[in-house]
Amino acid sequence: MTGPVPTRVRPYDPHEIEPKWQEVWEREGLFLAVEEDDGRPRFYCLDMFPYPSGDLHMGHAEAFAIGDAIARFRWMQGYNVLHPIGWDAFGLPAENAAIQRGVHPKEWTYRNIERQRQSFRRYGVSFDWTRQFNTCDPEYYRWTQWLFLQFYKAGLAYRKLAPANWCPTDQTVLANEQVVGGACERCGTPVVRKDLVQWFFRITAYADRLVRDLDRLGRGWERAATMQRNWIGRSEGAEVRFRIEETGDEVPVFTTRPDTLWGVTFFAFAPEHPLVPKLAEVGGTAEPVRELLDRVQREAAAAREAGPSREGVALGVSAVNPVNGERVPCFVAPYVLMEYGTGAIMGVPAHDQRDFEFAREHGLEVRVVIQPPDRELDGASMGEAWTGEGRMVRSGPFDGARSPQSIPEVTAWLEREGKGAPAVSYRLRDWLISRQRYWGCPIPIVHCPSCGEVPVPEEDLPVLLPDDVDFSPRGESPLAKHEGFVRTACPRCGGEARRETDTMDTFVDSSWYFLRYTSPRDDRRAFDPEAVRRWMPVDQYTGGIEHAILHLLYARFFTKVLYDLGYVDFEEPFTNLLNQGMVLMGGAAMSKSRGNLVEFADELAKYGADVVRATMLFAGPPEDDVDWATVSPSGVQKWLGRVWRAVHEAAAASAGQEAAGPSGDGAGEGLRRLAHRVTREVTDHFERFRFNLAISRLMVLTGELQRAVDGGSAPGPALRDAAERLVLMLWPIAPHLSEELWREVLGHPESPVRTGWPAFDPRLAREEEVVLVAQVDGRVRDRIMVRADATEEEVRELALASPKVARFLEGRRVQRVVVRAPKLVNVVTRGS
RNA sequence: GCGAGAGUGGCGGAAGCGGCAGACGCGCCGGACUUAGGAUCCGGUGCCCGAAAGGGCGUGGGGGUUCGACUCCCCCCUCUCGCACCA
Repeated sequence: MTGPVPTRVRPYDPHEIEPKWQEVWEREGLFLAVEEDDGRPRFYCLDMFPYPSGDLHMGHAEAFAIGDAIARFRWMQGYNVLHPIGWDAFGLPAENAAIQRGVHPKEWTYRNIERQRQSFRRYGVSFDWTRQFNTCDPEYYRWTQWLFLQFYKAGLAYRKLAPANWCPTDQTVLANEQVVGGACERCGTPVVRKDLVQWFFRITAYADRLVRDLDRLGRGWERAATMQRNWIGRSEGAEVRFRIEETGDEVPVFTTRPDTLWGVTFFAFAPEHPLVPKLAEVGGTAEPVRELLDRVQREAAAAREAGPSREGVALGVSAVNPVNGERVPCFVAPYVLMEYGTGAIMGVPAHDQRDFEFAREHGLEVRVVIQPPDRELDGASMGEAWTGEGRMVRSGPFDGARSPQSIPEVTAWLEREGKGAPAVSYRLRDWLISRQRYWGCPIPIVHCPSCGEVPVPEEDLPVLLPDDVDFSPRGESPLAKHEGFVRTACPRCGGEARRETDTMDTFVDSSWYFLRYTSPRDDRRAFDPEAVRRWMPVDQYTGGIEHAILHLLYARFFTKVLYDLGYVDFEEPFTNLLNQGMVLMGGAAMSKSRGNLVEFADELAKYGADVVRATMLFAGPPEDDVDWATVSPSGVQKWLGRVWRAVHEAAAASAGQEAAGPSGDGAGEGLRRLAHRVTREVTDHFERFRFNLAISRLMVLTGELQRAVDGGSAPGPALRDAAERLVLMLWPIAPHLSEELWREVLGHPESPVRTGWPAFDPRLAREEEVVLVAQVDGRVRDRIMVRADATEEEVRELALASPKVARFLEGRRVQRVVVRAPKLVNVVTRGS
């Protein structure tokens, strides 16, 4: 082809152009969301706000490349976009880092925020900086406290003594959601159980709605919705009351299989069940039961994680089965969990594997009451429990009924007979929000010796977090030792009282921040209902899947509570969700200890913002993980360099001409058609977040533009049209380069966003010619160019006329010809 | 164990619908230009047979539906993620 082109064009240097445009954007106020209705539709584009634990890392580089591409695309499409940023700034890591370095958590946090802020600017993200806030600012957490009080008033915040997950390293309790595989989510230390008085949010009251409304969510929620559904763990069944023969106590159990009630041969309590001490006393088994309890308490979490244990101690009392009056022995068994159901179970060895194992261990009867369709089971010889379907036997009025289809009838019967009732059980526990740590939002409650628990009056908020606190962890809140903080007057009686010293889980802070962005400077309320109505719900939420059952569940819960309290008029905060994958290095998550850490700042210094962004977007679908070791930015870097040259040369070759002018035919017409087709494709890829495909099409357009310039065969208008489209569509991907080429090279005075996303002419975008594939018996034998509007008959004739096809038809009889005009003809010779 | 998702060249990944498998890029091979190239440009690149023309095979494995299967159905294997004694 052509030889080397003398490089008249100055080289592409991101470091020269990027800071320039960042300043221009700021000066022009290009990314400010407009409050007034200016006729444009609104679009709330939200990225999960960062935690300031250092500088931004490669994970942020990916997440915000995606979020910014979406925001900029919507902007160009003419939306009034709200794209805010802030910091999730309270939390344990700040405190731990501060302890290690001897810096105050506040100082450490604000320093990191400033660093991240600078990095975001250097990355050129299109944030509306005027809306920034940090959750550790008193102007923010004042309203977190206010929300707590609303929850409190509504009976949704309460304090109780409960066994809690305690992390011995971090010296604080954790929510269930923060315990991963029995260990602290943050530091990996196995948690232990500790009975403590703690603050909870009554999320279980919303369990049903939180499950139900998962079906109403928009795009991208599928994975997170499934995880939430599992986490909430809704099971339908029945509650059945057993009576303790010796004491007359009524003990309810929850079961999903009331149809197996006739197969009950024992009864078991969780070790922590409140009735256990009394029953052991009555049964004369106090000693062995206490021994078991002590051991369970000691071994706690570790033993439970060790695997299924079928140990247990007989209580020496009997429970009466309400369906048949039979008396069965009672046990205390650690495999029965206090935190699920009622803390007591009916034991049906024949039809529950755990009960089966327990019965074997303790020599209890295995009584079959559901017979499988194909054989006859005998309890004495079974190897495992039968949990499949079958026919009910030895089941009184239900003999012969089909199980599990009979469950609704059995439940109805139980209710009629007054022996039980339909019931729903959830795996979800109430959200434990107390933390015995310093760097968090103080809980606005005062404990008064005479009035008890008293909420701080709203006008006294915020309860300020004092700076001069010894925050080394000692197992109780550091605030407890700050007398100036603790001692206060009771808001009700004025007497001497003490402040609550626990702080709130940071997930409380992040459960409403998206509302605050709509009116971040409002100092009279948490958020302006008008502004919320204008912007909410969030149209597009981007963030990591690791928050599927933490932040995303809590934020949904908060929104529903605020809906019930009349503060918002929608029940779901985030319409569409995009969970981007992780950034790996050599197949593993980056970490300093693993020695595979790639610093964002280094990559930025090496390649510039546009190359890093485009590399992230080109690596694959946003949901997939990106392995930085395998996605070398060099390909993208070369491409942007080619864009630079091609646009420069196209601009020079079309100087003074309009894109709309005549394209001529031949190369000019072909280029113009390609430009329109690529516009159509890229638009579609953007709508579906397929940035990798969008970029691949833009690469093709770049190549063809350069070829047309080199060939000198396309007239100026066609060159200009292709160059302008390319540069406009580049804006969400490599915004700095796009600005430079648009304004400085193509000579437009204003940013590409003012021109907007390019439209395409469907007539030009349509393919004129397509490849007709001619098959014989499903195998490709020839490819023929045909007009895109060729008829079935024409296509058929063309295919049959092909010598290559004819060769394979020799000696065979054509049975049928399948025609899918204009792309495919399949000549079938085999019998069908 | 339960739930969800995924297996395509040496690598990242394409192929809404059943219709040209491997777009685009990396890497690699060859060439051009060069004092030089880890810059740039051009060409090639799934595997096998063949000098070529051409042919055969190919989307984790096995079956099936269909004129036609990466795509739909059944069974199996592997991997990733979430939950994990949930009654």
